[in-house]
This record gives sequence, structure tokens and C-alpha cells, in this order.
Amino acid sequence: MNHDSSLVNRLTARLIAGELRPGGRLSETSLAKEFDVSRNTLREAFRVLGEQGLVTHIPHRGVSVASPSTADVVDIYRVRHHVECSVLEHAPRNHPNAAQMEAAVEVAEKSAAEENWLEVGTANMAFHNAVVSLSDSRRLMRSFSNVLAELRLAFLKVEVLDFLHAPFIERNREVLEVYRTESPAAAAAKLGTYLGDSERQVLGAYARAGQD
Amino acid sequence: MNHDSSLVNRLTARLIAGELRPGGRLSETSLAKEFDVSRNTLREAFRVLGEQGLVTHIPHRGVSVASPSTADVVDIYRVRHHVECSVLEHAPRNHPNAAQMEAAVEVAEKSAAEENWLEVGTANMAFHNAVVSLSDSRRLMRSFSNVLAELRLAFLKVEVLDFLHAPFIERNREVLEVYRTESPAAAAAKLGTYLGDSERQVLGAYARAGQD
DNA sequence: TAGCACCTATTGTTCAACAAACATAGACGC
DNA sequence: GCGTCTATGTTTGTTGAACAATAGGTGCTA
Repeated sequence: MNHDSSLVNRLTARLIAGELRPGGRLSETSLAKEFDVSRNTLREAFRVLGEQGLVTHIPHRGVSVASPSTADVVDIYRVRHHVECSVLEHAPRNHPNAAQMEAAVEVAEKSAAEENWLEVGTANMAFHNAVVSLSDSRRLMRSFSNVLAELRLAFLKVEVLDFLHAPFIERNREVLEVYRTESPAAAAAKLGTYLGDSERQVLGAYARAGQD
Repeated sequence: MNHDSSLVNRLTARLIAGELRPGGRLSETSLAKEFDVSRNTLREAFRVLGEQGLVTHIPHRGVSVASPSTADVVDIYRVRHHVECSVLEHAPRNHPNAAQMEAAVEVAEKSAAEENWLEVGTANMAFHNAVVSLSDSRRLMRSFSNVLAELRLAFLKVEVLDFLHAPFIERNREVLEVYRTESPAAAAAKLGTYLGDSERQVLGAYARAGQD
């Protein structure tokens, strides 16, 4: 929020890039030095990130990268179900932003071919953000993309980006096709089961990793 | 976020109480003096409130109370439609939090009898927060209550708290009864038309007040 | 009236300092 | 050995002062 909030952007970039591990503490003095800002400015950015859920703040114990628990994952998927499905179900049939969904699917497919799984994850996020953008609601978009960013931290936590994302690329395309050729309602239904499966996958990975 | 974030709470209280008018500027030095905190800590609180949408921050121009435009109102009601209706539709039949909905309706009825319209507005917020709480999702609750707080600023902006809220008290009760005795889906449908009517009322008030 | 330089108030940001809470390690008693 | 207490060092919470940078207003000039 300082200047043009580029500090928040820089921090966010590092967080979703996985350079700072979930649960890792973010020391004020060292990060301030690293980003060449004052401690006070950094703290302002921390408040923003905390409100977005990317960072956890415990009084007198500092800030650490959010480390979603299984309960958090369940909660996040609840949000996804309600928001994504509702938006898709009530979306107009030929919303222009379907092009963004299309683009995201293509990027995901290309990145998967190159086995760049981090990029696949980013493209996946872009796809689902595009779905929510069909609502034409800034606020829904903002809240939702925060939640998705948090979910990415969950993926980073269990470190299995590859096979978690791979099977879902084509399902993204399926949802898109059904939305285009059949109906938004049918696409929403498909997306619903999709999300259920995805959630199960993530929770399974959590269980295997022995995470709470 | 400082100490136990009571500063944010104090500021929020004043905002939703209408003591600071929508669009009104929040001077750092004067507010810092008023709340007896330093300018830096106040700025941290501002970042939180800005992220919650209660406050608008323009670089080098400072912070002002959010003053929702008609476009914002439309956006807010989009969120309400998607979130409230979806949650209610998929809520289990006898969710314990229905008691909170009941309680909110009763407070609203009592406050309406006393013509305490600000309290009616608060109870109305509590009712709809209770609806969303049926999702059992912390994140959905948090995001949604932020949006509702923003909507309250919209009400404050056009200064017609009374007749805007009054007709909707009994409709809250109707939704609750349908949810209990019929089905969540039927209640969701009723809530949908409810929200449409409510939105039209607010936009009408905006038009009459000549607000953008 | 339009354009321009100047001035002023406010924000953006930094720094240094201190109080308060926490974490660690060692001393102590059992 | 084990837990508890205390001393110490570290980190956060918060402050006040300072200065740079910007927006907005003022008055001048043409």
C-alpha cells in the first residue's frame, strides 16, 4: 500500500512462488533489509497480507507464511464450491471471459508438456479465477483469488505439485466445453464433482504427508 | 493488528456506527491524536481496513471512509446473491445456527418497535451473517461480513436507514420459516427475490439522492 | 480566463529508541 | 534424570521525530 503497493506484490510473488516455505517465519528486520525498506513499511505490508490470508500473524510472535491445516483446506473447498459453482451456474451463456478460461487451459496444457508444474499450478489458478470472473463482480474476484492463493500454499506445503495438478487440466477443459456447448448449469454440476475429487486428492496428500 | 487489533475494532465501530461519514477524509495526524496512538500504528490499521473495503486509500491523498457508488452497490448485491443463496440452498435442514437467525429477527422486531433504525440495521446484518454462517466456513463468513459492512456504508451514505430496513424485517422471518418448515432450496429462492427487491430499493434511494 | 511558479499541508518512509513479550539456556531442587 | 525457576538475549509493539515527495491551493502574469 505504500507507494503503489509494489512491496505487497513483491512479497506475494515470493510467497506463491514457494520461495518462502509455509510455516516459515518472516523476520521483520531481515526481510526489511532484504527488500530494502524500513521495518514500519514492511509491517504495513504484513497487515495487508495477513488480511488476505497469505500470512499468519500471532501477537508478539511475528508473522509466518500461512500453513493451511486440513481444516483450512476443507474450509477453502467449501468456499470454492459455493462461489465457483454458483457463479458458473448463473453465468450468461456466452460470457466474453470464457476466452480467459480457454487461454488458461492452453497455458496449462503447454506447461504440462514441458513438465513445468509450478506454471501449471499458476495456469490452474488463472482458470478458476476466470470462472469466478464470469460473475462480473470485483469483490467476488478479489476474495476468491485470495482464497486460491492460500490454497496454493497448501499445495506447496505438501510438495506434490505435479500429480496433483496433472489430472485436472483436462477436466478444466471439459468444464469449459460443457459450459460452451451445453449449459452453465451442467458445467456447474461437473465443476462440483471436480472440486470434490480435487479436495479428496489434496486431503489425501495431507494425510500421506502426516500434516495436520 | 497491533496488540489485539482493538484499534481496528475501535475504528470499525465508529465507521459502522456512522460517526464518520462515507467519503469523509481520515486525517492521519488528527485520528492518531484522537485514538492516542502513533501515526505509524494508525497506518497499519488503515491497511487492514482498506483491505476489508471499509476505507479507500489513494496514494498521497490519504484515507477516506468508503463511499460506495451505485456500481459498488450492484457489485455488493452480486456477491450477496451468489454467497447467501448458495449457502442457504445447500445448508443442512436443521443447522444449529438457525437459532442465530431467529435471534437476529427478534432483535430486529424489537428495535423496529422502538424505532431504533440503526439497531435494526445491525440486527439485519446479523441475520444475513447468520445465513452465511450456515456454510460453516470461516473464510466465507469473513469475506461476507466485510461486504455487508461496506453495504452499511452505502445505507449511511443515502441516509435513509428507516424505511429501507423496515419492510425487510418480516421477510427475514419468512425466509427463516420457509427454511425451517419447507426446504433450504425454497428458502434460497425466496431470499433471491428478497435480495433483488432490496437492491432495487437501495438503487432507488441512490437515484433520489442524486448519488453516482 | 488560462497558464504558471510558488507555498503549504499531508502523506510516504525512514530511523532510533524503548517497553513488553517471548525463547533459550543454565542453575537449582527434587 | 526431570521438571521448574530465573537470567539473559532476541524479537515484536509502539512511539516520536525527521525529511522527501506529492497534491492542492494561491496569487501572479499575460
